[in-house]
Amino acid sequence: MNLFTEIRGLVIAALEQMQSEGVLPEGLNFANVAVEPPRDAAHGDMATNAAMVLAKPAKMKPRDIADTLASKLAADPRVTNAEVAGPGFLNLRLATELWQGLVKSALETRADFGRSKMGKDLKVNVEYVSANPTGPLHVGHTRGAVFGDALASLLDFVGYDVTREYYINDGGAQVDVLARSVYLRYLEAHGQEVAFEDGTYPGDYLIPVGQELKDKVGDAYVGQPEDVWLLEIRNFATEAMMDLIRADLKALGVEMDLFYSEKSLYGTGKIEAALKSLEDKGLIYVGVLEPPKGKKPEDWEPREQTLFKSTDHGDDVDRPVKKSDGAWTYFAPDIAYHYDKVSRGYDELIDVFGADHGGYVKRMKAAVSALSDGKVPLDIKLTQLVKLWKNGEPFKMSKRAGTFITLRDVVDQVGADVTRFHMLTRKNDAPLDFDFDKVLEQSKDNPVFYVQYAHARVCSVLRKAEEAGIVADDTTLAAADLSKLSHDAEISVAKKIAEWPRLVEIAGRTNEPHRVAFYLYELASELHAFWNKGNEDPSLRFIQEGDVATSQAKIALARAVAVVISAGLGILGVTPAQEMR
RNA sequence: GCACCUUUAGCUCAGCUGGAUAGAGCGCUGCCCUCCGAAGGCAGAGGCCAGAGGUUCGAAUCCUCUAAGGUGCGCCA
Repeated sequence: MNLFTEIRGLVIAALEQMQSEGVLPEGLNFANVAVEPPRDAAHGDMATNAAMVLAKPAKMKPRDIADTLASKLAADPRVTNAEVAGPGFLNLRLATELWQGLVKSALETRADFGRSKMGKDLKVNVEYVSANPTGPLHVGHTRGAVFGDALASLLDFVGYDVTREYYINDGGAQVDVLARSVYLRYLEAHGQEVAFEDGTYPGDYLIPVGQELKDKVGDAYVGQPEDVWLLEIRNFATEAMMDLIRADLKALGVEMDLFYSEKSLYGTGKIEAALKSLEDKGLIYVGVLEPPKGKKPEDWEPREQTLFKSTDHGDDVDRPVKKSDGAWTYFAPDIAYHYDKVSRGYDELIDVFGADHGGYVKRMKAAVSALSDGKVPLDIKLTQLVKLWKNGEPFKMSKRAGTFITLRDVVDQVGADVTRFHMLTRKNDAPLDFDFDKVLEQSKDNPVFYVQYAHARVCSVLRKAEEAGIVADDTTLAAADLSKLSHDAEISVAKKIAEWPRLVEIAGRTNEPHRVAFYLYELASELHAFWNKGNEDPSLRFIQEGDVATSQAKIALARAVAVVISAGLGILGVTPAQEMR
């Protein structure tokens, strides 16, 4: 139940009536007519820009349109007041019953309150994390994982058919390096002294993998040349790393629908097919690229390469798909992978990358544009760096110093809920500070705590209601006499709840889950403020001794807040707290 | 050199497909709470939305240019 779309429907109906009466000309486009909350509550409950938007195409003065519109809207029982203000805004005040009805609606639909059909069941693929299977996930991946996961949930909530997908880069040279590194650990498990030279991964996390390999194959590979074991160890090691990564993700509460292997693109004709598709469109040619200006690479030599004419689809330069030795570049399987996603019938693609891959955005968009003939939009969201803080000081990560912070470290130290919420307290493309001490702080300064505390307070009210013998299950509350909710402070809370269905649609439309986190903070703030009023004015407390009906009405309001907080946290992948400890 | 991101209060940041007097937290100032539903509450000060042009009824928001910071830039994925 979105009150804003409901009232907008009312406005549009009034405008159409004005057309049929000849007040407004036919053929107007109402798409830009908006009904929004006013910035200043003193202006009313909702405002519409209809008169200003239509003034020009209708060749009328804004105020003339607004005056007529106002009188029509005021005739509706839902509108108690409609007045023209400023340059032509029409401010509306709505009947108290609407806000009361909204509380009822929230209690009836609960987890589905605010759920939208905006996405029209369109198929959208969200690809995120996609870290190389060469080691455990680190903090940088954590942000991408949380962001992508919350985005996927958000899109699901607003009516999309969502697939969560992870692309495994298991086809390139880095997994050969992984295999060699595991081989060294394998030899080590056999008691040999080994040296990790440049180009191998010295991390401890490969020790058990080497041991497992020994348990599996015994000494079969000891002393054997690389061509004997490389392929098999590569598979073994990649599987082990993916098990590790899957476990890391699970600890964070992230579960993918599909892990898509890069390797599966090789030798199956999929890369060739994708490139053929581009070639058929005349977008593949052999040529020589200009050197990048200003960078002056010492070893620059003009080379003839097979190129994708990505400049036809908005890129700055054409991109090589084959190296000069004829092998595929990393870009080629990526094209094939996205070609596959397009062929799987997605209406929309979303890639979540770290900001260091920003230079990759245009070529990827160009590829998808070309492969889908511009029919499938690809949105690429970049997540900026996470700056770690500890004891009030910036914390530098260093592999050598052993201060490398993994996703698992973070989750173990502060928990998945805190990690997830905090990672969403910034816009995805802004850098984020993560302070190990502050995120655990139990104070108003900490949004994680603040929101959880609001939910816990409502739970506390419900517990106390039970103690007082007041029936307070959702069905009873929804049937309570909500006309008792008439105090300004109460209506103010209900109005904030009313923004929820609208907010999730905006967040979904912009692919910005952080908006949910910010909204929850505001909603929590409303609840806390109301709670504080109860300290000075006992009539505003949720439980009114000796008055069950009034108590139930007030508890219904509190419970409605909890319903929304719970739904919002659900989108963020955070468990709502029943009590604070 | 080029591309992308960022620039909003002293600090950290929100700001809705362009809307009214630009918001929050911290910090600061003042008042209140020690009869507990206070891991506090209320109020106030604080802004050339980096700068300059443009688009229009209207710009923090869209376009162009400039400045500062960040990320990246052909046989690494």
